[in-house]
Amino acid sequence: MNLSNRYNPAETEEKWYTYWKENKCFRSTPDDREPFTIVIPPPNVTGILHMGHMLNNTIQDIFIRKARLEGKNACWVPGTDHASIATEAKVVRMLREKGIKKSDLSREEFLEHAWEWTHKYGGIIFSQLEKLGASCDWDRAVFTMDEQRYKSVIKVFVDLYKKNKLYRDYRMVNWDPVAQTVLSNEEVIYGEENSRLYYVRYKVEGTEDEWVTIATVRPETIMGDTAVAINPKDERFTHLHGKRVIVPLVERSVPIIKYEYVDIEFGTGCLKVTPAHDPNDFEIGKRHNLETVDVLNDDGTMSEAAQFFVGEDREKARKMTYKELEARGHLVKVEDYRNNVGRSERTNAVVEPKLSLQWYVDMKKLASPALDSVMKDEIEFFPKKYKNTYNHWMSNIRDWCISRQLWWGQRIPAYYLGEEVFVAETPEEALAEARQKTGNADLQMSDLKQDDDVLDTWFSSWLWPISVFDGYHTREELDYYYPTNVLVTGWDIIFLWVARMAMAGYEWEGKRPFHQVYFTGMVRDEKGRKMSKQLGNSPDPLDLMKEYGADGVRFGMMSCAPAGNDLLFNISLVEQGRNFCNKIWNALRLVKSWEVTDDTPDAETQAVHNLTIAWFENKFNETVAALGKDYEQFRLSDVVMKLYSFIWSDFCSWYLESIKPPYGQPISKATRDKTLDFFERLMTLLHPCMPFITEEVWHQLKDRAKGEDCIFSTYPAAGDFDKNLIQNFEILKEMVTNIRNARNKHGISPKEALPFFAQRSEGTEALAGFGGFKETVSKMANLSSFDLSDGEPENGIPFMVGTHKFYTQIKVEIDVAAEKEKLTTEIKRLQGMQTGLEKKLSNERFVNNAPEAVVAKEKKKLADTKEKIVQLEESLGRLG
RNA sequence: GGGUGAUUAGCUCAGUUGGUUUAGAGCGCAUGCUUGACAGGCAUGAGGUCAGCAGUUCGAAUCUGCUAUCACCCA
Repeated sequence: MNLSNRYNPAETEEKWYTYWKENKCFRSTPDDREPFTIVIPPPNVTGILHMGHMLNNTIQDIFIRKARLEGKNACWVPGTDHASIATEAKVVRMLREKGIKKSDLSREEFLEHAWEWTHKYGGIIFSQLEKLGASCDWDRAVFTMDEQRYKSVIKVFVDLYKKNKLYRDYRMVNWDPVAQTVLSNEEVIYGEENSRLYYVRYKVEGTEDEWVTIATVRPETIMGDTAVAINPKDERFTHLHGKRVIVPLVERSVPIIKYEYVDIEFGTGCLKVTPAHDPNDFEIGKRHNLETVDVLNDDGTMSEAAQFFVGEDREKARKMTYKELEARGHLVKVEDYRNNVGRSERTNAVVEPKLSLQWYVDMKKLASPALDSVMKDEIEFFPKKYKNTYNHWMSNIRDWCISRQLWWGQRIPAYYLGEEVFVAETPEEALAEARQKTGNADLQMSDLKQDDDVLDTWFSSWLWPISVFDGYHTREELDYYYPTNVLVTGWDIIFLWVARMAMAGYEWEGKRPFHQVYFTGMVRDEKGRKMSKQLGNSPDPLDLMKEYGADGVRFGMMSCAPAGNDLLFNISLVEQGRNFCNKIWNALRLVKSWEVTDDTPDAETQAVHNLTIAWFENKFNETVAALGKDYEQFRLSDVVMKLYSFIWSDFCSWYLESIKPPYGQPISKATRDKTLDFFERLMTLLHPCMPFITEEVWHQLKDRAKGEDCIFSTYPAAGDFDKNLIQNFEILKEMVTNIRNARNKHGISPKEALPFFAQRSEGTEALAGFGGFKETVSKMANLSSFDLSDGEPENGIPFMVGTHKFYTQIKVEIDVAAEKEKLTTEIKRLQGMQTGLEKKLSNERFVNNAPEAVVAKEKKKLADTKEKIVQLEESLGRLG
């Protein structure tokens, strides 16, 4: 044997991933088996692995590997999305560093740079997923901008337009001044921020010294004011009805208008109205026919229309406006204030309300089947609580703005001829339509102008479960793999992605895209903060895996990931995972170190082996059944913890210790072989969670034929188990622990064998007669004898397991007073319990209403308690 | 403003449609250990009025209501 006493994950993980990959172990093609399909939530093409990915992909890998072990055709489709805003921003920055301005490039030139960038950084996250052990079918890797996916998106756009489920409209949108594009509502993240509330006075027109004061957090938009609104019920301002005020700085005369939604309590009760820069003001403006003065450029600087601070950024302009207002005597006061600020999910820029013409999907026309299926559990959500969230959003759904003012993405297939628009999959089709519509056969391609904008990235992602199988063009794979089995994703993208996929599934396939959705929690740091690059509170997953091994990290992630709750990432759990690997490794070393003999062992040893093997076989079956239930309910932290304690405690501390031969002595071949079988089955059970070490140990245990790998072994079926046998072994364990405790307390070395007695009773006679029981207790607790006794033996230190009384014989001075006190306390506690039980059992309503089994149990409890009290009182009496 | 969830050991969390004598686990803590696989280990132990109050019930950590604190989602 030549195995290091420390497990080395780096070497093993590298070796086995290469082996699996080279042998196409993750490959899936349609066949006769039942499929089990997962589509990966596509990470950004230029993204790198973070802790959220680790969690999410470990879970997916567990499901896929388990399905594979169960003989299903497991297919995990990997892919990336093009993340139009984020990627375009990165490419623009990279170009700027090289001294190239985006505005100097043509669309085609820019896209060349973007593709170059994509090819350079696009594969990084895949290789990182490999480190984690992800068993994706890499031959299937797809990208939202590759040819088939691009075509699918265009096809879908045209289809929706033809079905009148997509339209173009001019309205107030969320504008990202950094990316210079519109955002959908779901891409704006609101949060409370510190800002300041400025009180500014406007002079009433035609008066010398009469003013109205408004309060605003955005003084720089004053130049865009076209009215001041007051609540008609506000008696403070009745005298102002019908008057006008002069907007400061720009000296514009604007009307005072009556508007019942003005909050009398807020600020001064007077509201400045800026229709170009606030959605509510826009509505007021429409109703009162107000002028719209847009004081901002697309990049967030002040426009010519502002007249003041033209070209200055809005933040800087705010300060300049403040100074100017103060200088001219318009500033009344400034207060600190907390308000809700929307920021771009991708650039973190403060989002600007802006009027513009964009494309929208009419969501009301798509929502209904997708909502019903979730409410009826046709698509099943885990945890269930997300059904409410989903229901609320779907029932109040708003149209989806899908156009983006970017170049990196699928260009909108809309072609304009003056006011007319033609939507078609190709320019040729658009031209043909245009010719037909206008009756002008001479119309040329150059007469049509294609829309400059591209589509939202989510407009690619929502097709994912269909488009990864190229389902918009061919049926073969889709018919086999669709609907997919389970989608694993964070709850934060339930609207952005999950809901829309459900809609797309019903719209184009008439079927749910997945049977189940498992929402994972968010990974947070010890302080409960979401892990992010900005905060710098996220460990680098690659460093983690390097230090603790992928298996260790997987273990750590899963053991702190209860179903659907957010998890506080704790490095000590990863350490525990690494230690677990080491434990398994050393168990392997032990088993491999044994010399084997064909000789039959002595009767005692044989009895120990027989009982221990029988117990473990039954315990194994019990555990497999329990694991099955946990998997069904997505209780993966329970799965991992059960496997941990089953292997560490039951297998290593009890099973192996029990059958282990004394140093230098051989073990019988039958027992050794049985042990290898158990070990092998344990590795299969654990394989989904910790694939690398299990594959390694699997191969170390036995000589394997080519292709006989753990990844393709057979997941054990849950067999029957003998509860009584398991229960008796639990008593055995408790006895051993008690004996060890007695040794510990009295400073007796584990090497010194001790005499032991069981107080004769029906129960202890049965135990002593139970095959191998005495022998196994004797071995585990190092006893010199195990006898039944009718009275209390001399120097016997008593303990009880259930109602059974035992004595470890130790020749030591006993602290009589302390023992007496301990016994008295225990008797008192039991007497309290007895009283409670008697009261319960004399309550007719309990006896009549409770199920028979429960009543019987309580009766047994009472009898046992009484018995225990008798035994303890006897011991107490003996102490004098 | 509307909604969801949480509150259990020093810390992080389980507790599976209300009934397992004493509410579990890991980490941490304490004591002892060159125990011939493993100190990344072994053995043993100490830690809890299940946030508070009221109710339903024969029986509540578990169900209901209210209160407090916290987190998140939507507008």
